Amino acid sequence: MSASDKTLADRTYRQLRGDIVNGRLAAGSKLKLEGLAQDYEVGMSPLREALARLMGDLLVVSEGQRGFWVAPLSLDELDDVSRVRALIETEALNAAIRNGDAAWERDVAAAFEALAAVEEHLPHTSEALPPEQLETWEARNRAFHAALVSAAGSPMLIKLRDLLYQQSERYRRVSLNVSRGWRNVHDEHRAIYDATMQRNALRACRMTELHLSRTAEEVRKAMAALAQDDDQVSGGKA
Amino acid sequence: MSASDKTLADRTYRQLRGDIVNGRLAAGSKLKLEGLAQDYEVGMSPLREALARLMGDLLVVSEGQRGFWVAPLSLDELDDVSRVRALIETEALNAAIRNGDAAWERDVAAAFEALAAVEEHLPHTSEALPPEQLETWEARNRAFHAALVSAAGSPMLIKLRDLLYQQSERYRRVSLNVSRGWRNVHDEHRAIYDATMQRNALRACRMTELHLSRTAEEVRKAMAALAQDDDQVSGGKA
DNA sequence: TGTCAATATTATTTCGATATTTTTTCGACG
DNA sequence: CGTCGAAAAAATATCGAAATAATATTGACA
Repeated sequence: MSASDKTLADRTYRQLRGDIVNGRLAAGSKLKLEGLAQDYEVGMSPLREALARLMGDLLVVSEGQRGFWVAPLSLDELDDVSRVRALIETEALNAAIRNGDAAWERDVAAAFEALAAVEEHLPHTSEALPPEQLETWEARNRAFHAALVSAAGSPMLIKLRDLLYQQSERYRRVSLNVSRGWRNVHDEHRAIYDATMQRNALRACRMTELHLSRTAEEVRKAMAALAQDDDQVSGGKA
Repeated sequence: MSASDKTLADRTYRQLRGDIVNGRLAAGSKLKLEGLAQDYEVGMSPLREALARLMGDLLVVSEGQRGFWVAPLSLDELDDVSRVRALIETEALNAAIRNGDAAWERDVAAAFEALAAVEEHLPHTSEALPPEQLETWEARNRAFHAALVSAAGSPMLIKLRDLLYQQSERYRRVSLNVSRGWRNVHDEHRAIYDATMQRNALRACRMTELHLSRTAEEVRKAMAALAQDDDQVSGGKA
């Protein structure tokens, strides 16, 4: 239980958000209120409050009198999210490199080291990654990217960045379940890190764009493969 | 009643949003649930659902077990919102000028003409503007700026733009209540319009930045004046 | 007089049940 | 056989009251 779970609605919001982002609740699936209320052990009121908040995070969609769905994922939206995220993320990184002080540098360095510790013995082959290690990597990847932009000096930019990061994470998790095996993502992180520490804003942003577009490309392939499979399956049944 | 008010929660959400944006519910004020439920003639459930959604729009803030407040306005946030809005709005306009077709041009032209019809006989002096005419201007200003970016081809960019436009509108409404009298905002709109129609993306974006920064400056002055007054008042009482 | 704790009050949060709407089922009819 | 419509079933949306937490008040004590 998080410290900020003062109310049941708060707790349910966080639980639902996690379950949507990591894919435990499948994209596009119907969210049956009674079922959720039982699963999360809450009543209608906090549940609906949580769902209303998730609409603002673009993780849930609703249609009046017809209920709630997990927001669907699509190739088009992947491209859209990736492009807008690159815009926001580079703007924030640029500002952070301009404004960041020594404390920021320490935070970034610490976050990078923590991430590096996990990434250095990631399987390059297509071994499956144990879930626990995956969660550690997710947490440290998130923390590293958050640390980079934390000195941007713009709460609004950070707010939008967080929203887009979360959207991207949903997509990335899809590809992790399909194409196991990691490209050398650590080199990309190090390139961003080095350029940032050298206060080379232009290069840091370029490396970030490259990192994001490569990730997006990987997800795109995974989703295309999935869509193929789905066609097979539903084609076979029809 | 809007067509999309399928539920009481929807209707309450829209009403509350309007009342916050136009300032009928003062920035920073406590939102007493029982009072609101009476005012809007709804029960707790749809009311809380509406408030939860407004948190996502950054129009309402909450603290667990302590309730809800209208999100405060501040000079710092004004600067932050204005800067990020300029970034998003110019990116979207740039894309729209690249992608927009003939239908888009017609929409933009129509929106501009409608706006021009109101702006051409705005009082340049410091006469107070009748509320009805103000609402007409607000609606057409919103429609014009929305039409400009409507061909950006990026739902996410539009989504973020809408969020930021709404934030800006809150601030702008403050200044309209303080410094009546209009600068020649129509010339700025026309400059954006002309550059857009000539597909001069660079100039259109520059004119947009200028328009936004001038508006922000006006709001800044108005808020500084207000803060001064507030100090006087609370200082006098203490 | 000032501070602290116990109590009273007020406000938020949550539940359980009801009303309303949508979806499904089933049978009649073309 | 398909489709249209009415009845049944299922699900969502809403209310009103109870439970819970925060705030204000009061009075005892230093």
